[in-house]
Amino acid sequence: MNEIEVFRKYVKESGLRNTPEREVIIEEIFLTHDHFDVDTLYLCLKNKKCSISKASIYRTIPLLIESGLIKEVFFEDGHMHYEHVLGHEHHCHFRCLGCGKIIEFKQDEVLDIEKKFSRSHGFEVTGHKLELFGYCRECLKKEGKDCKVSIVDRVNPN
Amino acid sequence: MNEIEVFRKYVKESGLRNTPEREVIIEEIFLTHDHFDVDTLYLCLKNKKCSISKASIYRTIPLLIESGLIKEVFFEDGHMHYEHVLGHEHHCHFRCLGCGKIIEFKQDEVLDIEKKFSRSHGFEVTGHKLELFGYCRECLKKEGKDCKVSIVDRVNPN
DNA sequence: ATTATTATTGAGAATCTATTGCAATAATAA
DNA sequence: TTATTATTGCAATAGATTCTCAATAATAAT
Ligand SMILES: [Mn+2]
Ligand SMILES: [Mn+2]
Ligand SMILES: [Zn+2]
Ligand SMILES: [Zn+2]
Repeated sequence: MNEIEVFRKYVKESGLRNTPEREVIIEEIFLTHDHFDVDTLYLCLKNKKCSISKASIYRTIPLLIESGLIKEVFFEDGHMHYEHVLGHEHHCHFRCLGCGKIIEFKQDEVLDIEKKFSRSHGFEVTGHKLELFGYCRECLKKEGKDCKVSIVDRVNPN
Repeated sequence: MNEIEVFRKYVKESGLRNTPEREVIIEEIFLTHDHFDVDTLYLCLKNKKCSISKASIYRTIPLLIESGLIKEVFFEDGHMHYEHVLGHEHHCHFRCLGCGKIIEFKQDEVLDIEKKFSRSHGFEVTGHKLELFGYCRECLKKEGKDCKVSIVDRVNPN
């Protein structure tokens, strides 16, 4: 079952309604595996001439979260970002301080840290969030210069 | 040299001016070792009858960051939180999803992760932010009940 | 197919918070 | 004391998100 089918099922089972607007939104979101934010998504659809109101986007996102399709990611730039969950294993992020680029990577050692902390404190650790930051290869070359290319993120980080 | 002296020095050397407002702000911030946010700090001073405008608080924080006294920590509840840097080693955080309590812990294994990622990508990693979350012992006992006690954080997490 | 029910939409208003403009004030230097 | 100008507090602004509400449209019932 792909994302769109999962969503349709969720909508149906929640007594909600499938609408063309919602279809357009999720089709766009799951077209790529990129992170996204509301504004970028909104402008993206606007450019494609299938404009959807921001209100509808804002109202669809909680549904996508509740149906387990996306989750919030925090990039500390003043607004919320989201990423895909279905078919995407948990991962960590590296953020380039030069160009804002986000790189995903997997790292099982964090689980050891979780266990260690859990044992030593008697707490239940249900998850973690790890973000590395520094400078990507391109930015190291340019030594401080701005680069605008974004690898997993179509959001322009300003 | 304590925090206040460091700050006075920084202000002087930057061609800025020491003011009673700034003194009040940093005195309050460094009175405890707690994390803090603007609103809590503002209300705290208001209660103590030494009210400072939020604008001044917002304008003082960058100075404190630039002088190496505090740094930004969380963003997850829509606004920024800060913690002390001077005299505080780098550490990670555990956040209790039940009561919002923040526990600090040190963990050198993260440095290995940094190195590993740095080598495999050819990037320069300058830092990391690791946050574990789950349930503290008290919340595990109470099984879902709310507890309001906060250990290192005077911020009420809502 | 028609009708009834009611969830959804879009536009804009409202809200909430971080930031900024500005005139008055006050810290520092001359 | 006076001049200079950084700082302050208030209010205005900006940006993200939520809400209001009348019009619309998806679904179920007939
Ligand atoms: Mn990601
Ligand atoms: Mn801390
Ligand atoms: Zn870069
Ligand atoms: Zn707890």
